[in-house]
Amino acid sequence: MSTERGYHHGDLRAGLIAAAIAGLEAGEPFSLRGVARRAGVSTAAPYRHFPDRTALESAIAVEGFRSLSQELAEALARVTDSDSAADTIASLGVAYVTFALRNRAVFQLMFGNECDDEDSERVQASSEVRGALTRAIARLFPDADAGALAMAMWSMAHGLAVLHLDGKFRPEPAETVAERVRTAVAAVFAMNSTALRAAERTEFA
Amino acid sequence: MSTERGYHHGDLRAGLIAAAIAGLEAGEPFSLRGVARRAGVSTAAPYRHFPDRTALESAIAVEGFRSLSQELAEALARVTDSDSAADTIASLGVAYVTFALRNRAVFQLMFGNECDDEDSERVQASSEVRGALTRAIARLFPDADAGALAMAMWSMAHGLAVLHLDGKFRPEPAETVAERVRTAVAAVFAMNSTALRAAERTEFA
DNA sequence: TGTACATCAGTGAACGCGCGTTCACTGATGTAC
DNA sequence: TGTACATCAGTGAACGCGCGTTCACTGATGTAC
Repeated sequence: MSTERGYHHGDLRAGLIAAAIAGLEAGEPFSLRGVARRAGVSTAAPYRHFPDRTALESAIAVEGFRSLSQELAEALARVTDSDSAADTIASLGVAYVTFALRNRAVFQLMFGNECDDEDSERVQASSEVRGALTRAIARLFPDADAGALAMAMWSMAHGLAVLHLDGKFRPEPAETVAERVRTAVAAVFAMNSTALRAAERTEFA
Repeated sequence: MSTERGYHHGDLRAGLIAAAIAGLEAGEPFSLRGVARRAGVSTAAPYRHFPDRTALESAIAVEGFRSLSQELAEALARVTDSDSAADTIASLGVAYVTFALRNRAVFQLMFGNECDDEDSERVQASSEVRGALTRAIARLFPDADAGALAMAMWSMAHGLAVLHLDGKFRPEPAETVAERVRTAVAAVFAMNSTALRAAERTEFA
């Protein structure tokens, strides 16, 4: 974190994480060699700071979860007393999806990966997001099953994010996507009032 | 689709797709060479049937979308007149998530991949799923914004599926997961009645 | 019915690639005296 | 203040790997006569 150019890098660990994120955002496939290249350092240098490829990956994921938590917290802080529960949920959803779209590759790395059971740091960072969400929901809907509702809302936001990332929802001018998220939340809140008994059935496909 | 053992395979195209799916379900990383190996055929043979690796990938995805459509249709066909709209949505959700868990790798391949814009067959197969879902929703909620509600429900089901696949929701004895999906849907349907004005704010993280 | 031949599905060896990881090394740094 | 030395962050060359793809080929098939 001090001297930059020289035989010793200063803070190569952080430099590698930054380089990795930059590379990912530039659409390059993730590889230790690529990261080292981008950080301007030899192929073997990263091994001074990470035991192997997955360790670097995890470090990036942890960083990602921290940013995500923070952006959700900021969204929640922007909520005012005049906002309804639906507004609050929508704000959280927009923040979540926006984060995913602005940090595509990191987001994909945070989630899309096999279960490394007890990665501690990483697993914990991810369940902090969930915990915070559940707490927020519990305050908004004190009489509801907060756990179940949080799961539902997290899933919805996550699904919106992932389906956008995978191009299942058309191109994405950021503000349009945000509007789309708000519309989806509104539709869910309006759902009960429009429900029907299943009188006629739908043939599928 | 006829003679099996010999210099000529009979229907290698289908054989390759089957081998690829089997390999994926066995947790092997997807590769043309691996697929050829599993199909008991030389490394170059697949090129008689697919111009390149991505073409095989797409063929598998298309198959996947067909199965998914079909399973959703079957779930819908099982709905009876006494089922509420919530029951119907829950059934569809369970079918969706169950499919994802029973076909992990194929599901991941169907979705997790960059936008190959106009893959025609593939893009079409995926939007058929969406279309069918929207039609079903439109019948259940004739007064709602069917497009928005379908997007919301698809996202929720997809999010539940993906978060389970990525281990964000604990291990998964199939029936427990199904129950979890039903609980999530129920929570959403109960949501309005428990909503609060955001009197006090939540601090996050 | 029998034979010649065109077709084209499958072979197997080879190409060049980027990857993760290891190794013996070098040289900058900071501390003990 | 000046020097000797231990430490350890970074080097660069090399390993073995599996991959996607191409190539000239071989041999089974089915059709024309």
